[in-house]
Amino acid sequence: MRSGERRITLADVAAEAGVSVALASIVMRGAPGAGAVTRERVTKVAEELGYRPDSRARLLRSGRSRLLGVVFDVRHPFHHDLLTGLYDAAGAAGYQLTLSAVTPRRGERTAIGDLLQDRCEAIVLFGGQMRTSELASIAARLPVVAMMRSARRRDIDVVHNDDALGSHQAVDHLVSLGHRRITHVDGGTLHGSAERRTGYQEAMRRHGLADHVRVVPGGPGEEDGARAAEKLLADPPTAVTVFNDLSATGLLDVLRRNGLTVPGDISVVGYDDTSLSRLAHIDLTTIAQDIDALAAGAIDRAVERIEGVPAGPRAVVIPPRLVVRSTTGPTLR
Amino acid sequence: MRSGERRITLADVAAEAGVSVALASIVMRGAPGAGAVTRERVTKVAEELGYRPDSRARLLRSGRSRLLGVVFDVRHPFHHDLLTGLYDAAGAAGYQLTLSAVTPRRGERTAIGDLLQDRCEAIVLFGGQMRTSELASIAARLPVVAMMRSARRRDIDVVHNDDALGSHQAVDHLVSLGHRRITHVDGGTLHGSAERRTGYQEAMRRHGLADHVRVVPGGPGEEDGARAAEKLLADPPTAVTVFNDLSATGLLDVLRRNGLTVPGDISVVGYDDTSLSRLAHIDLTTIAQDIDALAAGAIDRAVERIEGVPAGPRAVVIPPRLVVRSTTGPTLR
DNA sequence: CCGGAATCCTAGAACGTTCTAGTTGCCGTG
DNA sequence: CACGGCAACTAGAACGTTCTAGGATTCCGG
Repeated sequence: MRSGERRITLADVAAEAGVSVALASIVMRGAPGAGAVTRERVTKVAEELGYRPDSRARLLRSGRSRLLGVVFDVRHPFHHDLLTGLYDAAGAAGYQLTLSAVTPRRGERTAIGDLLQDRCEAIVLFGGQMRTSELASIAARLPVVAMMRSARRRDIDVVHNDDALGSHQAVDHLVSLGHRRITHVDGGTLHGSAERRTGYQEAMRRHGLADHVRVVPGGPGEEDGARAAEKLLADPPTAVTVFNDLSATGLLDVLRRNGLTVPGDISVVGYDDTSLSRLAHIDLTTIAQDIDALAAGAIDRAVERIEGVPAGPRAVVIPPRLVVRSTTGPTLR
Repeated sequence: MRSGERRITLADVAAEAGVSVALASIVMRGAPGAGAVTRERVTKVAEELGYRPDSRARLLRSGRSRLLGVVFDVRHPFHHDLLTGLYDAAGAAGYQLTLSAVTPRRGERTAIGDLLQDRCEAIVLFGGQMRTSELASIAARLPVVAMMRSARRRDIDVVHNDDALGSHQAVDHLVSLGHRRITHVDGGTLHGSAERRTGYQEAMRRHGLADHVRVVPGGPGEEDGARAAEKLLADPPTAVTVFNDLSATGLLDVLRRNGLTVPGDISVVGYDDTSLSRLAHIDLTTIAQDIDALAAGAIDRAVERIEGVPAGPRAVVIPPRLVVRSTTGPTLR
């Protein structure tokens, strides 16, 4: 409708309030150097006209954008939880977020490319498949913080959950319930998968259960968990730690269809504490990542790089915590 | 690392290639008015220097941003599916998307406010609780397309699924399986809820089943479905149509815990075809919204408003389709 | 009544692009 | 040879803001 009309600019506000553009700018920014009366009048006029600062022009001039680019994957439920935390942490640090999504038909490269044009001051990357070397070429231009993945380079900060510790917590919990024959369903080549697997192995050894170590190939999807469950059926252990919640869901389904009760015959622990695991009929014991700590860590690293403080740890590792629900119980065998 | 260095600008490219800034601009935009040789040389130099156009400056000057703002809710799985479709549709129309998320601690007003500063040319809103009058005040500034909600105003375009038709499809399907005692679990005050409810009622009447019309209060959450199921247990119908998939999941859980088999004793139809409904152990018969059609419709409306063509329908209503899975079957009673 | 500081305000450049209105050089034509 | 037309290119303004440098005005001590 009124989209044909010209946008209200600072010049309009200044003219209406009878001051210079520069002064109007001072008032709008809340910068010192304007009288109280004028300040109030300009503010009022701006309000009346419905003035909205043009962030592009502002950034163009001031050089700084106070904008952090975030690349997330629409398919990954955990990314959405993380976004919530990231908005809070960024706001607290005085930064805005600009989002770029990876979708089944829109790759990481496209998502990052869009962000680069947007003049954000750093990029926060959620997971992804991009090679570290490729990441490095972006890091040469602006700070890159990679979350939930590894990247062994001095110029890339990494913030992630302590996957090994999470596996330890899962195994400790199961052992405390009396389990000894505990199997791990693997995540394949995904980020975090190797750490969760070796964490499981270490924990088993620590409990003197080296003989019971058993790793079954799996993956991130429901069908991966289902396939793993079928392999387990021939000789089922009393407990399983699974790479993630979704895979655990698939596993649970197949186990139950084959007459096993959970947690009577077999206990199951997932990973991530996604909303799926919280559903009443799933009610999965799982390892929860500390979303707020992850988000705060990422923002912290990004801001430190932006503001040129090269101190602090290159990698931030956040301890997860065990969430006990109804898929784990004392062993009956 | 190199973040302290100045960003590469068009002036750098122009200087390096030995041409004017204006000509470099022409080449970068692919606009006519440059010789083939020069064109190639400038392109090569830009590549070498790693030049990235500054979208802010570009927009500032050219007035048009070719940017569409999207407000989505991180908690709503369906929104993520829709984002995928929207990126495609926007790309095809030559527009970029800028995302602003609603989170548990970040309201719609904030999300929209950020978008207004970003100079996008229209706003696409996913659902939300905002009052139509408030929406109208935004629509006075720039085109607003509301998806999955209603808004009876000439200045707001609306794109949504045909909720009534979806309910008809659900009822038709159940009737064709021999069901007569079909109950509807309501969505409360949410957008689409009233349409789905009256659609159910109409369909029942159309099949001469007016006497069997029964609506149980529910809501969007799993616990709402569970509560509704408990109410149904005293006198269970042979089939239920539920407001959405998540609610249906809660309902299914309670029904099964109370010894009812699905679809043996009772058939259940959800709504939305979320990834949840596709899980092997849920495998819910549901009504799928046509994501690509919804996305294309939204982009189409937005672009038409932006480009000042006031033709076309104000509201775009997309027919859904039934997806039969394992929670519906012939009635045995 | 003068000098100096503090307070409030303004003019004008700058940011990196695009756009308008040219200028230049060359070729073909009458 | 003058001239129009075209292709290739350029100078400089413009977009809406912020920032730097400085101009009034007032107040106060000496």
